[in-house]
Amino acid sequence: MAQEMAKSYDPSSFEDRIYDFWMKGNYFHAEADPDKKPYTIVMPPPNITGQLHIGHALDETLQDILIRWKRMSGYSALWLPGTDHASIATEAKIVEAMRREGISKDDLGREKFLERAWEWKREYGGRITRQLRKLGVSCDWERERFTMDEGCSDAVKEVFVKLYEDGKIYRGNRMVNWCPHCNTSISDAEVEYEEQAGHFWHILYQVKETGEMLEIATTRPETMLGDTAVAINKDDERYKHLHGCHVILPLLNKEIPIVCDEHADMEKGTGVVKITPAHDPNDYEVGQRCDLPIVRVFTYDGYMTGAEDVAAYEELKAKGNLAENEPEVLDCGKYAGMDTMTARKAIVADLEALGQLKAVKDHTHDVGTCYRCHTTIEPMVSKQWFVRMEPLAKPAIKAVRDGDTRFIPPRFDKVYFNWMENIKDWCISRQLWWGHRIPAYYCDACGDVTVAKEKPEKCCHCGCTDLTQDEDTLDTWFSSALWPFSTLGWPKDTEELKYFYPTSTLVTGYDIIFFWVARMIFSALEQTGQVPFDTVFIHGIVRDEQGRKMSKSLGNGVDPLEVIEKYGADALRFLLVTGNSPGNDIRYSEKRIEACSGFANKLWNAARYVHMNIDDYNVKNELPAALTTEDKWILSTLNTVAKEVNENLEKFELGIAVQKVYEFTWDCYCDWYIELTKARLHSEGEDAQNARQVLLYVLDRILRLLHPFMPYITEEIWQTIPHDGETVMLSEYPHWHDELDFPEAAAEMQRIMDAIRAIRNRRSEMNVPPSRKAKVYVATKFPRTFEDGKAFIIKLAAATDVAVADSFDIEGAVTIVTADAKIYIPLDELVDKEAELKRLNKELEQLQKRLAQSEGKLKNQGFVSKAPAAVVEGVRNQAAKEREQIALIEAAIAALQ
RNA sequence: GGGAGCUUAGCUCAGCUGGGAGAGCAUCUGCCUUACAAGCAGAGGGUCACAGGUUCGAGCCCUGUAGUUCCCACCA
Repeated sequence: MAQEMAKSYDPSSFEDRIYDFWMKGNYFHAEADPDKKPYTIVMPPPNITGQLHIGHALDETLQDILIRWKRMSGYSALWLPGTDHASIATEAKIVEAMRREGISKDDLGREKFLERAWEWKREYGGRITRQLRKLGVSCDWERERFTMDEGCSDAVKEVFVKLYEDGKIYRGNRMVNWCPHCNTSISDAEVEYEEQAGHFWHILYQVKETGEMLEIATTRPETMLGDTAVAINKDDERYKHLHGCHVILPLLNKEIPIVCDEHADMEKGTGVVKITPAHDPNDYEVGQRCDLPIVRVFTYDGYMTGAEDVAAYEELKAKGNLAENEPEVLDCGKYAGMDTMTARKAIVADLEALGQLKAVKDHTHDVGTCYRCHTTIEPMVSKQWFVRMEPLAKPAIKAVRDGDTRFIPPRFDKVYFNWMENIKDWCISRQLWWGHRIPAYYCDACGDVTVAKEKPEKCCHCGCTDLTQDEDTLDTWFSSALWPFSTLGWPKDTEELKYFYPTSTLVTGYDIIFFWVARMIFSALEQTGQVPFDTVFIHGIVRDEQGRKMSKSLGNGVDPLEVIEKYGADALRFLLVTGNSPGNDIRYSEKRIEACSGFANKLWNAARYVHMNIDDYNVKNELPAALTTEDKWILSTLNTVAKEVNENLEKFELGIAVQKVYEFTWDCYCDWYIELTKARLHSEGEDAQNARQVLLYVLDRILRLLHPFMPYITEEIWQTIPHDGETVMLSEYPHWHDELDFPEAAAEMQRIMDAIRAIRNRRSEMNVPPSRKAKVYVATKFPRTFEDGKAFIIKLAAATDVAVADSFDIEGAVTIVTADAKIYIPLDELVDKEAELKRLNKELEQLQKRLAQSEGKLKNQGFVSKAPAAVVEGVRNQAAKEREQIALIEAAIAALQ
């Protein structure tokens, strides 16, 4: 059982071994246990393409702390891990690898491509979870899931079909964000805006009826070929005469109408706006309102359309397969086949040659880019599947408003409401192969769609048996939105679902509220009728030493695996929670991680010290019958700390909780209790044995308290000390015990400690080395306390002996006044009378100041009558103490003069 | 344009429901005291961004100002 502890703290020598030990013991596994309360966290599934970065480390550490704490507190604590297929990211990776081999998706075909993707997943999909283990995460690996595994895929199909049958999913031509690089539509949430330097090109459009020139500014001249109108505001006096007129579209010499629309803002520019319904979201709206044709001039991979594209459109038209809002296609003639940037230059040059380019002005603006590849987004009208958001958003807003799910910290509910209340329909189809293929089947004969979980025998409209499945896959977030219940077996009514759902806490970063949290909430409410989790615990992001976001391009990323290698996972975990409050960003710094590892080292050495004292004495890990004052003090303090730590954890104040354990361990246990007991330990008999027991008992409780935060070192040490049970992670988490509450003893000890501190302080000020010891006289109203504490004063305050009495009449001594004692140290030759007088006067002055403050309060009628009685009483006591101390110091001054 | 956060010691940050400002690091002093020099014992250092207000009492609550960061929306 008890094994030797290595001479120094070397996390790399035991962390992996401990993790294996936990895995072998199956301690992470949770079952539906009717005798326990459930506590559930589903892990935000990292992408299978991912590499562990510091952000994961933070997210996982917070979850592991909560789950370990709850597990030790008697819950059946399930932490369910898994990974996300990450459609765009993964597909991009595979396509890129194929490109290096000189093959394209089309060369391979869908089936072969998917084989390759699964192969890739088998090879690399486990990398991130292997890396996670290094952090010490105690998740139930037996229940690990993948968003594209059978169960999750079934849930996806179930939800899609249900929403479709409910009319909450529809398909149609709408304006979507198109990424020409990924070659797929993406949702609004997936667009990131970046500021870019651009230009305003002022183009002249001639009015057909009057011949006058209208000046129109645009940031995207290449879209002008797709203009189907220009808009003015109906109230704009400048253009009232043009109502019902037309302009001639330059270059194409095509006649398009002048329309009136609210979108045209009189205050902006010339008040005239070109309308390109196919390639601008606002213009699309105008087009819908004014019934304008939609003319597409870009291909989906980012080139100007040409004769082929028109032919394809004509073919569709001939078949009668044109859907509502299907954009017409323009043959861009000389510009056909150019990429949009080349076309822009050519068009601008041609306009200039025509004399219809009036001006070019610099202009910076925000441009939408793809959140994956950062290619500029092309707004396009295209046929996609959408989730109708309004009916889903309403209950999701209500659930948070009613507190069924709460955000920690609460300010994030505003972010959530703001998004939910302004939400637009969610484009869920992606022109990708890696992902959940949309369970919609088109009839080859009638063209109608049948939506079903499995491929239907025949078309539900005409009965034809030739059906083709939709080529598109679903947005990755469609499946992750179901994660809290799909992973527990939904749509089957499993035991796990009944017991562990709704889950308890969701831990994630604020950057992912829209993508994921919001969608989980409305999906869960829609499908399960319950919120998916009780609490959303939001954290910030980890920044570098200068407060910058860590990024590949800056090269300022910190690799958590390297940090673990160097300092240990415990130090990293400790760093990530210490001194941080919910929702705030964290700065990583080398200095701080060193301090964290220093704490681990401190604990390690304290444990070694305990071993030195217990190993040969057959010490039981339980409290002795007889306790001394210092024992009671440390136990009482421990008890309070345990209580507060639980309260803090309950409120998700992890940083405060760990701070308290830190202070208790270092300041109370190591710096005081160990020192206080040293003398006893050198004595013989029962007293020494009792001290050993308390020393061991408190160490054991420290290990438990600290375990959720620093699981490895606490387990490693715990295994070497006498203990019950197999692992510290299944021991009981310390909490408040009435029988460990010793307020009087704690107060007594405090008096002694105050005296010791005051003596040390004085000696230090006077530069008296510890080697120079002196007798100490303590005049006090608590003689028994100080009699009992003599040994401590001798040992810890460099005293040769201690005399205790009501009062002493001593001249030429250093005088120290504490709240409960007046202490004399005759250091004759060291006492500089003048210096001592100066010091005493300074102290007197400070005390008088404080007393004046206290008395001021007590004289204040408002305070006395309105402040709580306890507060007033506190001030009264304070004032009395201050008066006493002043009297003592005045006496000391008088004695010196 | 809308919203949110931040501003506390030289640096990085805590500060729970309002009741005498804290930590780590850094600086300075003294110590190898039988776990730990990655240590021990001490010290110095703060108009809690600024201005008002509420209150017996404000770092904390309210209003405004400035600086800073972020999110959302818009941008012809």
